[in-house]
Amino acid sequence: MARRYWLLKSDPDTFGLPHLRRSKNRTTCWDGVRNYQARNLLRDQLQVGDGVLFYHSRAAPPAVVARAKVVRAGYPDPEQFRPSSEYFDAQSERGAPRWFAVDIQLERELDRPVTLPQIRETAGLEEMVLVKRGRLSVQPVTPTEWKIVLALGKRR
DNA sequence: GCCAACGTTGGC
DNA sequence: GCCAACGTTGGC
Repeated sequence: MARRYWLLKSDPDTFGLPHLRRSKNRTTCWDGVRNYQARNLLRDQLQVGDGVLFYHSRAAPPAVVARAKVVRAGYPDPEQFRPSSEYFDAQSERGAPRWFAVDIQLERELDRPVTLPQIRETAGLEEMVLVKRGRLSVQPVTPTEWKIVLALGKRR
C-alpha cells in the first residue's frame, strides 16, 4: 500500500514535542485515544512508514510542530487495562480490546511551527480535516497537504 | 477557564 | 428509534 499521511493531535501539557524528543529512540506509544472515529483509523488504517504531522492542540496558537512516522501499526492500547491509569476502561476486555494505539518516531522538528491560523489562510489547505472539522485527534492528510504544510515549516 | 461542537448514553 | 442529558475535545 502506498505511504499515507496523518495528523495526530497531542496536548503539549500532557505529551508535547519536548517529551517526544526525550523519549527513547525518539519513539513513543501514542495512546489515550478515546474516540471511536480516531480509534478506527488507528486500528485499521495507520501503517508502518506512514508520515505523521505532530500537532499541538490546546496551545496558543495550536500548531504542527514536527514530522514523525509510524513505526508500529495499531495494537491494543495497554492503558485501557491498567486500573490506575486515567485511560482505564473497565468495559474493555483483553479478548476484545476497545482502544488502540500506534508507535510513532520523531523524524524532524519543523524550523518553525505551522500554526492553525496560518493553515486556515493558506491556499490548498482549505479542505484539511483540521479546518473543516475540529475535534478529531487522528485525521488523514493528503499528499498535497503534507507537502504544503512541511514547506511552510521550513526556515525562509 | 469558558463554552461550542460533537459524540455517546440511556430513558422512554 | 428518538432525543435530552451528559461528557469530551479543543479553539479561543
